[in-house]
Amino acid sequence: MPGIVHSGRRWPEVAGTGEDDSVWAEGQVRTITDLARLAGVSAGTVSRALAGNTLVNTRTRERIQQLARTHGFQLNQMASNLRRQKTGVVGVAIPLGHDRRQQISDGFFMTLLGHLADELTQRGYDLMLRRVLPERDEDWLSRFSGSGMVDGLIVIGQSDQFERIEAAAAEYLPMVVWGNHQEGQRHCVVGTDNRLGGRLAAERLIAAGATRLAFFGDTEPMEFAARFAGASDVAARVGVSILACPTSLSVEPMAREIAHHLHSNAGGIDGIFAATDTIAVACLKALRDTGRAVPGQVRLVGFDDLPIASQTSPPLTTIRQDIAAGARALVDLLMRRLGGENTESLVMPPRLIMRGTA
Amino acid sequence: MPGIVHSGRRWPEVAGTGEDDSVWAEGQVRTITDLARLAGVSAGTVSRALAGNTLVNTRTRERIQQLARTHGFQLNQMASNLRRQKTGVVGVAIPLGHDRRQQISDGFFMTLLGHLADELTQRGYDLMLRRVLPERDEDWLSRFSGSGMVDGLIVIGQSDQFERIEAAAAEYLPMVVWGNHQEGQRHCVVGTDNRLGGRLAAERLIAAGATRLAFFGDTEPMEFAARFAGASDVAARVGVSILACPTSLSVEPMAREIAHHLHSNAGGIDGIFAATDTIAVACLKALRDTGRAVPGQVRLVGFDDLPIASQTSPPLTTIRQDIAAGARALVDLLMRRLGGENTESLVMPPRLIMRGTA
DNA sequence: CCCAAAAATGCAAACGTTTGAATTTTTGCG
DNA sequence: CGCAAAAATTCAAACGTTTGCATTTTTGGG
Repeated sequence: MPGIVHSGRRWPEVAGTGEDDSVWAEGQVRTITDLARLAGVSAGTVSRALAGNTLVNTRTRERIQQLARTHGFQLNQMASNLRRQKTGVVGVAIPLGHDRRQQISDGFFMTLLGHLADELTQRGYDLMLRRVLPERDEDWLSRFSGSGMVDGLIVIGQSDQFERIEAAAAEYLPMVVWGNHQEGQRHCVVGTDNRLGGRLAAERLIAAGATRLAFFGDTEPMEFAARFAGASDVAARVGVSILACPTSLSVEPMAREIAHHLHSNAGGIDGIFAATDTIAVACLKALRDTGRAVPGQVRLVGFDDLPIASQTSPPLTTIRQDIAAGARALVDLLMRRLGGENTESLVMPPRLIMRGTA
Repeated sequence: MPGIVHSGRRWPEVAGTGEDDSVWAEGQVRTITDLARLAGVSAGTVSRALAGNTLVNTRTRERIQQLARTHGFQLNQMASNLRRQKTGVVGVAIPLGHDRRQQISDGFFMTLLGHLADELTQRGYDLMLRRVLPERDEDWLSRFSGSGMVDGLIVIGQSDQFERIEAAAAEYLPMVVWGNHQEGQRHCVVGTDNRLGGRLAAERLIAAGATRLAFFGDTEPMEFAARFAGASDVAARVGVSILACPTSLSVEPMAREIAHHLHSNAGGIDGIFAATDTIAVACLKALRDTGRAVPGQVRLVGFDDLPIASQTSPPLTTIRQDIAAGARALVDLLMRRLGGENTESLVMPPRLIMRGTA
């Protein structure tokens, strides 16, 4: 460590002649202390000046800010965070329960993530993304919330982690979850009324003339289960059948499974409710490949209303989730929770978008 | 909000005998010092024990680790990071140059991001995502790299920021960029040989019988410019025409623009090279809507080979970029740069995937 | 010109962890 | 049992900011 050097105080206008003896890059102004020495004031003053604190004299403040700019000074966030006990970072966790692969690149998650990034950025927060495999990591949630790296948490999708999330919510306030709402649950969730969505889908299929329904999708995850339940409600009421056809979200298996279902229930299906637009698109292709007309012979309704939905032919009839609004709500609620408020869950209404497939 | 409840303090094994006077939750073991007091050793020993350092006695080490587990102790990463001068976080920046909206939810970016998340997680790094609007924020790059919040940076897409990235690369080693490679550039880039890809596409279109080509896409971004250039190479060599049809990546304008181009060049196009699968899908729909047969009247080749490419009908002939390999390379190179190495760029070969549209 | 009030700045103690060096305890060997 | 070497532990100084409080400087009214 070099000894303390007493350099004559020089100000910015004057030619840069400062004696620099640090180990770091020549003349680099790295710390607030470097800057303070350069400006001939104390570190505290620099800190306040950079923060725009009016406690420091306007002239001094501007001089320091100018100095910081010309020397490309960057505040060390780690140190700042440690001292202030907040990070300006929101964690986004994506638990990959069953369907580990591909889920993250599923159109829905990605669109939601994009909107979240927007919303958070706009509010001055950074986004830390973490994919977690719950079966490998028992306490992924507390590890994330307790890491000290994030001020709050957004969890995208409950996957099969409902209980763990419930438990975490008891101790950790600043957390909001995208997913399905269950009577009396403790954690704050934002999501679509999936059951209602399922009802809308089934009603449309039936109105379009279907009498033997099928649900394509995994019925394990809560959201999907609710969609299926909604469709079943209607089927039961109206007295038509509905067949559950488990379908994974990964690209390769999905196509195989769909082909299989269609083959083994050849004549028995004239209305398909796909758990997801992604699945719906694959169904559409499979139906076309096997020569069944849509919506002539088979009616098809998707879920999500992703950009692709309008790009197929015929374009997809689907149940829309307002993803942008969802993202906004997630962030809004999280901000309020960061402020100490204990917010309520928000269940948004789905909407039937009629296009060409039903 | 319920008031603070004073519950009798209970400790797991030993009866609670420590004087705890913190403001924090009762009995909470928050800091390493708390844990040290509990274990009857010094903070230093606890730190080493948790790190699995063999300097500390095996019995002591295990006892401390056990204690940490039962009390749900979480190391404060901020403090740790500050002291160790590294964060275990890699920043991922997505500059949104021209086509601000939607770009992030474009299938390509998202798929790449998913793979990056995987690779980084596997290597024990976290991912900090930041979308930047270069025109609003002059020095988005140095702000990110100098924030002290990340150990390294991955930039997805050069957008129109080539120069700024070049400049940053001169001073900041741990940065890798996804994008196009230019002769003699300084920054380390990973990407596909877009020009070659363009050539492959044009060759296929011509082989399929097209004689009047069109390129659908924005030719401003470097990657797209190179794709167009490659196609132009071939067109010039063979002596067929190629028309540039500027098309944005955002969903709504895209459809409008495509319809417009198709309409005003009605009979003049019999082979389309789309800058992106997303654009190709939209073209396919537009062509179908206007009653032109694909590939009968118009041949179509996309770029990327996204999951949707195989889901259209007919399925899309396209130029594949190996996104997974790209992500792996990005992370590999970054890791080596984090180790001080000055790595070379990597240009990967594209591959023609023949399907049904050309 | 004096002096109290106001304004500006400096000082030093945090924030929670890591780690070299110093110190204490244990081990092993003659 | 003594004593050096090895093993285990403690001590204290960082890491770079922020901020309450103390101190200095400036201001303005008499």
